[in-house]
Amino acid sequence: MNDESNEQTENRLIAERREKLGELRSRGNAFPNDFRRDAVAGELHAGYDGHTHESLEQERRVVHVAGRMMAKRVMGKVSFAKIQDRSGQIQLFIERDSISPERYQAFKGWDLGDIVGASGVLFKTKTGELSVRVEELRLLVKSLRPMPEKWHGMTDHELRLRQRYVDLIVNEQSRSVFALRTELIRFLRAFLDALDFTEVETPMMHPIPGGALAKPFVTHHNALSMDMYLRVAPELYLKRLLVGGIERVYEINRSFRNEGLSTQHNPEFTMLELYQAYAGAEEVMNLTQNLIREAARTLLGRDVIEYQGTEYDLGQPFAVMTIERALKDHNADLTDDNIRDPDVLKSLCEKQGVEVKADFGAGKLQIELFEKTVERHLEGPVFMTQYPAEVSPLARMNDEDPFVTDRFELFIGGREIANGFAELNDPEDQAARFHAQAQAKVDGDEEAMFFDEDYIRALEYGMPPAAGLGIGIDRLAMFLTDSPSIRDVVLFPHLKHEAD
RNA sequence: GGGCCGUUAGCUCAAUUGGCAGAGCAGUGGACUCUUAAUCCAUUGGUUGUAGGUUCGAUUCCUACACGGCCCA
Repeated sequence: MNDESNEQTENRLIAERREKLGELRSRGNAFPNDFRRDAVAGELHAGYDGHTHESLEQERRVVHVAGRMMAKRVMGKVSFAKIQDRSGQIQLFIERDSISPERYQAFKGWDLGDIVGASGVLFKTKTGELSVRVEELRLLVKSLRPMPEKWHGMTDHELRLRQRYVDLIVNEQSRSVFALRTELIRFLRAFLDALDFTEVETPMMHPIPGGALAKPFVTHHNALSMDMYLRVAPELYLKRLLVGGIERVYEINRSFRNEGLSTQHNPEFTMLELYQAYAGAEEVMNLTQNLIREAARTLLGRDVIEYQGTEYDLGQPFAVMTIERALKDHNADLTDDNIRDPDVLKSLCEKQGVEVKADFGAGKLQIELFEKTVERHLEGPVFMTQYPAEVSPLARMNDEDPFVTDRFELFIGGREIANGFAELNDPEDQAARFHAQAQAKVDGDEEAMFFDEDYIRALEYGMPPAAGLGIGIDRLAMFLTDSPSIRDVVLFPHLKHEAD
């Protein structure tokens, strides 16, 4: 939108504020950056809320505070205002005759949302609220746009996502969700660093996408004259690092999948992936359980988490169940004798309305049926184990039963939170699996993997036996903040274009 | 992809059977020296998501589209 049309469509509230800004400009720099504060609201409350009126009068603590004006109550010759900074809010007490009638008159014209700086002595009002008795008061930034309604705030979900900056100004709940998300990531680092894991960064632009069954975004590198793919997972690079001798490695990674949006899916999402040499699926399941339990204890201080009205006890050992056991529990027609029979599985899938392709084997059919009939019932926390090799092209086959791999997924509240497995480190087996994937891609499966020759070469040097894990950080953050949608835990989620 | 619901002032929401589009907050002007959603008086503010249709008349009924939400696939 250009300036002209902006002016024409601008509503009167903005026009009035713009006029005030014009006046400020005419009297000097309207956007000063020479005010320095020496305290924030939270510190002051923590340090002085317990003090008496008398002890504060004695101490005469002078503070410089700054923030956005969120409340303004003007009386004849005295006013109250509340300013909000990163740590909370503090009240300003403004007497006309303490700051001069001219300043006071100017202050009366300031608006909610303006950013102000103030200095003065800390004291307590008659009602006992810690406040700053203002001696110096400055307007630091004129806000041109009106704040949302002061009591209801901004509740429109779409507006909150599109204008996250306003959501964060007015919704404490929203600020606390993102604060917890940040703490979660800090926790993950501390947890893994303490176990001697090494954090790394691997490419986000891949010449060959790999590491997950997912459709990638494509981009183009001009100088190299080649297409590149935004990573769908960092797995194959992290496992190259196992080959390189980084025996415990992790990456907190943004990955990208060119698929639909939902309450569980954002096209870009954040994941923790880790790999541990000389460990199997059992060890990594234990690590997963400890990590999630400790995350809840550290961030929320409890084992029992309520998510969307249901309680989940993370303090108990997580349940473990095989895919086939769950399939039999939820599909009366399935028995030990027919659970790997493609024809039986196919007819059950079709009965459930699942689209089945001719090249689907028993393993793929099992997983389709699992997603359709079992997944949403998995309240959990529960580890589902023994995923079919057919749908796990990077996982090690089970020693007793090569139909399945030593793979697990963790479900809580019907949602997949984590996925891990003993890693396939046999280069010839891996090459064969890549061939099968490449064939599936030729046959039209857009999510199938490419054949990655360099990865095979790396395996040929010898990758230590290992197990790995991926945890969806967005989904874990949803769970820990009781948020129903991934969009609630992503600062700027992707949305369709705003309607004109 | 299918079904249902929603979109009205900057924000939060009303509007009876199709009959003058309203309130609170915010804003503007005024009063007020301890407020807490301050209070009191006065007052401005609308392309009812977009484009069509039906009608003397549409926020209201119909169609399409856009965006969002929920459910199903």
